[in-house]
Amino acid sequence: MSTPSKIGSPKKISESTIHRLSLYYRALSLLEKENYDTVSSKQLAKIERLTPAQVRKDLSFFGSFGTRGLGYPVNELKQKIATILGIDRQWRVALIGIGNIGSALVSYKEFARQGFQIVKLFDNDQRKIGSNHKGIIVSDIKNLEQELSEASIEMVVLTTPPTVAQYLVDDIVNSGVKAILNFAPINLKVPEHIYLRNENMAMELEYLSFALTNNAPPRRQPSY
Amino acid sequence: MSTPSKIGSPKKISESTIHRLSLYYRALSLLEKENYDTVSSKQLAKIERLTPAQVRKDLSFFGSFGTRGLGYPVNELKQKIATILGIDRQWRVALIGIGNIGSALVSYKEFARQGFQIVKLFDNDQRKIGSNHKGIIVSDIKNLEQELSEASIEMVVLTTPPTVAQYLVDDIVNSGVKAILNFAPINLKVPEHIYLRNENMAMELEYLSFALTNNAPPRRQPSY
DNA sequence: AACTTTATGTGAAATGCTTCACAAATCGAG
DNA sequence: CTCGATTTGTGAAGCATTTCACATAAAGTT
Ligand SMILES: NC(=O)c1ccc[n+]([C@@H]2O[C@H](COP(=O)([O-])OP(=O)(O)OC[C@H]3O[C@@H](n4cnc5c(N)ncnc54)[C@H](O)[C@@H]3O)[C@@H](O)[C@H]2O)c1
Ligand SMILES: NC(=O)c1ccc[n+]([C@@H]2O[C@H](COP(=O)([O-])OP(=O)(O)OC[C@H]3O[C@@H](n4cnc5c(N)ncnc54)[C@H](O)[C@@H]3O)[C@@H](O)[C@H]2O)c1
Repeated sequence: MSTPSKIGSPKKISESTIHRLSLYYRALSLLEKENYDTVSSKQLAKIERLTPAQVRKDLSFFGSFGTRGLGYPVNELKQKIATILGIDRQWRVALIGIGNIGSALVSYKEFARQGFQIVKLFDNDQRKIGSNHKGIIVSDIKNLEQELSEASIEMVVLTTPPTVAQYLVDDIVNSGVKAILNFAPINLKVPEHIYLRNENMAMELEYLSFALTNNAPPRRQPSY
Repeated sequence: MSTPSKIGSPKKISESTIHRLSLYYRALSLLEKENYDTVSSKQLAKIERLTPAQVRKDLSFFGSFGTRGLGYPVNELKQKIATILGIDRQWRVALIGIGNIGSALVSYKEFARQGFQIVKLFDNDQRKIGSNHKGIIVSDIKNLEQELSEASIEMVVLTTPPTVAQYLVDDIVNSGVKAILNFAPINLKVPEHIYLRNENMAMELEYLSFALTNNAPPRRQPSY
């Protein structure tokens, strides 16, 4: 029992646990749409192909949200997880590099719905600067630092070619941005206090290639 | 010493190790371009922000590729890793759902360069069927199973809306495809012998949101 | 109110992964 | 050819994460 102090207290929570919270959130959104009131760790585990013990343990790091004999209240748990993940608010996001991937991300409405609001676009291509994507005008990369700062951008999504990505990091960091999601296949060097995540699609294809090539053992769910 | 039997023997290799092989491959490609002949585990580790011990341990699962006192031969190690990952050959890939993300992936030349050859496109939108993307004509989803099978497709990239993704799995599986990379935010149910990986961009944004919200502890490199 | 059923929350055990630390091997200098 | 410097390859130790298993609690039933 004994409720851990506060939601989001700075305990040592593993990356996998956070990723699974995203999965629980997604599953709960689904259950909510289907008008479920409560859900057991067993059901929740089944939807995302995990184990009930895993679900309970993950949630227990943040508090005690269920009712013994009954399960978890769908709507309430969803809200609690939103609070833990910090997606119960809007984040101001800028996108840098409005090419193939960048354009796809701007058009994706689900991000805004989950609290990630793309409010600034940047490129260095004269043909793109000034153009309108979903109501946002593409800014010149020359003014990156100042415009990020003026727009109070908190997160940046980087979808430029890898060759220029590192070069842009200084301006991004100086502007006060604290988190970067990087799509360029390169290991960016950023100061200690900046959160960086990489999205590497080639890596997943290569994993499949490895599995097929080596008859990788009885498939388990990806480890999150 | 004692060289482990064969490259790609069915040992118990962790997911993280495979992901790191992708990173080593990328680093070695870079070093090769810069005309390095050999590289130490220390240098390699530095490029991808890992530890030398980790690099050596990972490689040791597959054989013994280095020279004590010297390091690893760049070109040779790169080739060995390509063989381990199965990217020393061409994979025949089909892409299903030629929307925002799908179009971006078709245009991406690096995939082909790494052995992933997109040779078939599918959609159910009459305006898209028959249209030409980078030299490939979009096929009607109605003929999915047959065309996948006739084209000897080995992997499928799924970029349709989540609502239809599960519905397409049967045809994909029946066609003989053995691996699926899924971009739809849904947990697909596939038979035991099919390899499935999910690409979930929202998850990474949510991780950043969590980190910012909770002042997550001294950032470590994502765990692979 | 007692009894049965169900399902949470959590220490402890089991498993898995990373780091340590050092013997073994190679290189280059003298 | 020997010695000192370097760096691999790898058991074993150290951590981290997952799973187990059960006491605990709530709800429904008789
Ligand atoms: N397209 C894909 O499917 C795919 C897949 C995996 C990884 N990636 C990676 O994602 C990134 C983007 O890929 P893409 O296909 O969208 O490329 P792209 O060339 O279509 O887009 C890159 C954009 O960045 C802009 N740009 C270039 N230099 C810039 C600078 N200094 N400042 C601001 N903007 C600049 C370009 O004008 C262009 O609009 C690349 O790093 C690529 O390796 C792409
Ligand atoms: N766009 C993004 O940035 C983004 C980000 C994260 C996740 N996703 C996910 O990726 C997937 C694709 O996103 P998108 O933005 O490209 O969507 P989109 O609507 O632009 O593209 C979907 C494509 O699938 C096609 N399609 C629909 N039903 C089909 C069917 N039965 N058979 C074949 N094709 C069919 C549509 O005609 C369309 O071309 C979605 O599941 C989305 O949730 C997208």
